[in-house]
Amino acid sequence: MAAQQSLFADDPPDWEQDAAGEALTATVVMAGAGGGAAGEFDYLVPDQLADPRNPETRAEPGRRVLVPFGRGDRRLSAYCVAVGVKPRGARRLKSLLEVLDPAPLISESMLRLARWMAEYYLTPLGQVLETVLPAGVRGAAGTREVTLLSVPTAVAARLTRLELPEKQRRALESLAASTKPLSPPQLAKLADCTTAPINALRKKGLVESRVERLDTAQADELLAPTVERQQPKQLNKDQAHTLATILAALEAPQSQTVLIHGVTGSGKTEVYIQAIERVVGFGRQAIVLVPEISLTPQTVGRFRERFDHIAVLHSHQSDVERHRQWRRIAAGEIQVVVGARSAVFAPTPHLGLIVIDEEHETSFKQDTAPRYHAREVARRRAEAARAPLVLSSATPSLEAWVRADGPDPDALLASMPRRVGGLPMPDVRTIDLVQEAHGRGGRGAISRPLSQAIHASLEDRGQVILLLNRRGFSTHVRCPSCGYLLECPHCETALTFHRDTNVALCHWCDYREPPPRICPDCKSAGVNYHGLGTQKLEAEVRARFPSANVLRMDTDTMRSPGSHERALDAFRRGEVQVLLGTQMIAKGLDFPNVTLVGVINADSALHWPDFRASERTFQLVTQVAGRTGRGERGGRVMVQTFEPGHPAIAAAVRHDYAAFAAGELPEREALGYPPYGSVVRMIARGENAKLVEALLAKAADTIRRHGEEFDAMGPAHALRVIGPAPAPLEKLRGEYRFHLLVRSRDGAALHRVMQRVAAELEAPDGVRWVVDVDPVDMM
DNA sequence: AGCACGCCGACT
DNA sequence: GTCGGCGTGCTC
Repeated sequence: MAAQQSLFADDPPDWEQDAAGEALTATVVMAGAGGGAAGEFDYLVPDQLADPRNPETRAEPGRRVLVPFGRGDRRLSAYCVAVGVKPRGARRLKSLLEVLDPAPLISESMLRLARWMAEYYLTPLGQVLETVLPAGVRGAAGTREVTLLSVPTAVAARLTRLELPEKQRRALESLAASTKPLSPPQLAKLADCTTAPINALRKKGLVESRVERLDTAQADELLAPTVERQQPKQLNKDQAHTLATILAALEAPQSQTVLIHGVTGSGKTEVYIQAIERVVGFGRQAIVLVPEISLTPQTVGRFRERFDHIAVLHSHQSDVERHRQWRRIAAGEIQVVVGARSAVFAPTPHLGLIVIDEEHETSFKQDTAPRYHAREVARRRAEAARAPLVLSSATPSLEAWVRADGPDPDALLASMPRRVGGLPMPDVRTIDLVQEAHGRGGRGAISRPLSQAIHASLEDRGQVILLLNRRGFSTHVRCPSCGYLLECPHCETALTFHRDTNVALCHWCDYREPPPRICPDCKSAGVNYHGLGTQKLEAEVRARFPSANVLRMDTDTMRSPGSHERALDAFRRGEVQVLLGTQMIAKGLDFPNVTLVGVINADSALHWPDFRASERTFQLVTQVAGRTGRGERGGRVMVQTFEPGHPAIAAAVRHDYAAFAAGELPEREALGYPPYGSVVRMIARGENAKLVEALLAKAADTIRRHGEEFDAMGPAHALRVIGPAPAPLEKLRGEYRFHLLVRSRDGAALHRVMQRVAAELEAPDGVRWVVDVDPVDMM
């Protein structure tokens, strides 16, 4: 009663009499970023939204509600995050207007997970919830609101005695005669009239209406392809041991993390599929996270062969499709969810296991707010569900590695150092590009030894994979007389020349212009094309190996849906002899006839301004090397590099992860970088470089000020601010970008400081800033 | 984000 | 004396 009063703002406030009383209160957060209103707000729950007889309109946590907000009482959609009886404070609360969802969309445990994310990633809870809940679910995609009309019994009884205009009478009689409720258009058609007379009837109260949400399609059955069921494979000793480790973790009372470190081709997937079979066997669900790029029909097919009810979630799905999958998962109809990063939020009612395949992949970190890492979110979810988390990689992130193999491990390590079927690891050798340049090696991207190896492989009817991690034809366009470099006007990065479309293209903002015939600066005729991209490599391969079928895979050629599968199918069938491309060919492919892998330039990422540059290089070379030697014909790898002695490259050549880790970890330790410390990055951008830099300078001061108390506690807790400095991508889409890095061995201290700084920092107009907790991208 | 409040200059 | 400029700050 009391609650209803405040629906009408002009009524005399009832709290004066009831000030000491209590009221049913809903705590909400505004949907999305909340337009700056990031905090939690309390509203009274009116009686009609607390009625247990009306479960569809009951306010409860996990449902969205409509609330009046601000001075103008704007109607905003918000997430209810708590309901409870609270003492009336001095402030007079407004009341909820409506409950929008007929049932909670977010469970209590998912809400706790979202709260943790909001806290840890310094993002408003409302924005986190928009990420947890797919857009298709929020908009109830694939369903439609329909108005259903019926005739009240009392009206039907005196139907013949009513005096009505002709059209209205016909419509009313048709509706009364119908066995089921009809929508206005249906009735209009039946009674051969427009909706006007029907509306008149509704107004008079002779026809009653209710609104329902119905599915627009029920195509589930049509979409599930039939596949032949496969039996579990016989495991070898390493695999059996790894499976036993996971099964032991399943029986543990608390969540356990298991790191499967298995070389490429060691049969990791079969192991965790068998673990999932156990989990499914006792009525629980499993979530398998894979990098988006490996969500190919091949990967998905392996799961379809083994499980009856799987759901696949990826970014190319329509809202309707995603919504349908989401509901099937929530209903418990699904055994295994396979998906990219955001599948970590799949609403499985009884989660029994989470697997993260290719755990080291950077795509598990979201690059927009909330900038969460699926590995960390999965860890929290697994802990809450008391379910194991299985991380799988041939090249584990050092973060995961230290947890499993460090001095104080909290994860189990399962090693699979051998390939299945007794296959040997491929022979890897480096080609020193410094020496090649001095010797008589031919010009171009492919050195003489690599060229000979390609010839040999092709002659032997083997297939070849060539990796070059730069798309386009030439990486820069320069005037030979004055040195002028063609740059993007918005990003100040070199434009890449794309020969197939004849444009100079910015890879960061997609700006494009025709390549100049004369130098824009000194007007001399002709410009030179420098640097190597996949298109130029393709041209070179075609020229040197005219008899081979060559296929290029990069984001330019793989744009259309299904092109990825078609390309890989053609390669699998042997129609293509040389597959070349960017890192998308480095990962997960398993083709037994590949007898040679060539890495065109292994050091391309080695000197990036990123403390993980070595790790990235090691991962890329190791992963692409793993694409060969997967059949009985064996395989070899040739790695072109200017730094054959670099520890990351030398370790990759020897397939020696432990050696790489042993070399890299002390450097991280010395500097307090992850996994021995935490890093937070702040990025600011705006059209005015001075203002952008000044904001970060102010941020740096604030960080230092708040950090003093931890600095005083000694080096194990001190904060170190690096920067501000221009970001590696100094100008992007017309905006100047600066960044600063803060690190500390004490992650909690760093987090506390950043929380305060984020709350305090005020940006001038035209400057935007973000905080990236645990960044994986330093550009 | 939006909207009201407030504290200064040009007008009835 | 008041109408309205948009700078500032709050929103349960």
